[in-house]
Amino acid sequence: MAQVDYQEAKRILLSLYHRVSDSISDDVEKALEENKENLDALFNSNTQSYREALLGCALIHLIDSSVNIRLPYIKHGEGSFNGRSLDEYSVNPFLQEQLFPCSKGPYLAAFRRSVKLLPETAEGLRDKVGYAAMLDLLDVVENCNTEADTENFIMCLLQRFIILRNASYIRLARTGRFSIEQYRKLLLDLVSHQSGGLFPVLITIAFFQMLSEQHSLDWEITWQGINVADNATGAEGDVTIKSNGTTFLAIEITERPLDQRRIVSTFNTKIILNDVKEYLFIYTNTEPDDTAHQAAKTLFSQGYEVNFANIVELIINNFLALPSNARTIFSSKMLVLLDSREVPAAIKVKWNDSIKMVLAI
DNA sequence: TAGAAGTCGGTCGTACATAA
DNA sequence: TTATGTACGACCGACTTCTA
Repeated sequence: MAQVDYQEAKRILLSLYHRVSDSISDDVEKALEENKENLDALFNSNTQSYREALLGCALIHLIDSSVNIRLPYIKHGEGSFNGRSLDEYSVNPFLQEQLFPCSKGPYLAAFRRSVKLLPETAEGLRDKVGYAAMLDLLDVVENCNTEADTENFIMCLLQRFIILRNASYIRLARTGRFSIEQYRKLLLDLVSHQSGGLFPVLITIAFFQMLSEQHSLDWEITWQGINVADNATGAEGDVTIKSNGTTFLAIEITERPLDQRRIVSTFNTKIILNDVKEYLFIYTNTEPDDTAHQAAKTLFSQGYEVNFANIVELIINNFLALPSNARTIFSSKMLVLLDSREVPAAIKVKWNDSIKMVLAI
């Protein structure tokens, strides 16, 4: 197994990044041209893991050319390396710090379970074209016989990461002075979009942040990521609101139908475990059915308040009762949340489209 | 020998693809 | 059109190895 100084590996990446940022040498231009087809497939792939893992493979080849870059788990024995550690301590921190669009680690996402970077691994991967391009580019790395060749190839990858980063920055459209009716249209359009639950969560957070600021409250509003397993984090809800360190409201935001089964499940896994007295289900589409209301009634008799609210109605009704600057605050909170690197580009594009749609009416 | 660090499999939630 | 399966992205924690 190769012994790697991960800090040094990260410094190497940074140094090559600075070199390619300053100017693109003829050799790097040549590498970009020769591998254009595979680089296009790799950097157009929805699976970020391929390009990130490839960068790690090229880096380890530069550090120790005796390493078999197809064996990124030390369990594979002679010649293998720890791809995941190299990624977690060198490659991924570098990509994050330089604001490149990237995952949190390819070896816990697309690649796992002692993967070998061989053609047979393609079975089971979604983007086979992207993976095939990665394999072709691994051939190129293996055929880099000098340090300079490998460095040029890494700089060629970094140049494509720079292009990717430039393309990923999306300037967000401002709402300007929207009427309540325009906000209704905007919200309806956003929550009807398939965002994996992200829009409803962001809208809810912005709404409660607006209430807190509007009324000068000491609310501490926390939330968790969309794809975070609730049980794992022990979170009380998707959004939690505390005052003086005590949770007074936990919110579950859902696009799925609400029925008794869902209420009981949430009660058992979140409400009772955290002793949350007030729980709010915010839904986007389907009204909670009768069994859900019956379950809430039963829980009320046991001392737990469980309520339901349609996300658009909740916000619009509050706008009606608040001064117009509340809408401005809500809008600015939305823009801050959307501008986060965690928010996918597709969501930002949808926001801009929705703003355009409302303005066009 | 105990605590720290390294390694990697388990599991959850969502989006998307495919079959019925 | 609906149901089911799969891939991906995320975090947790068990187990192993290292080190003082």
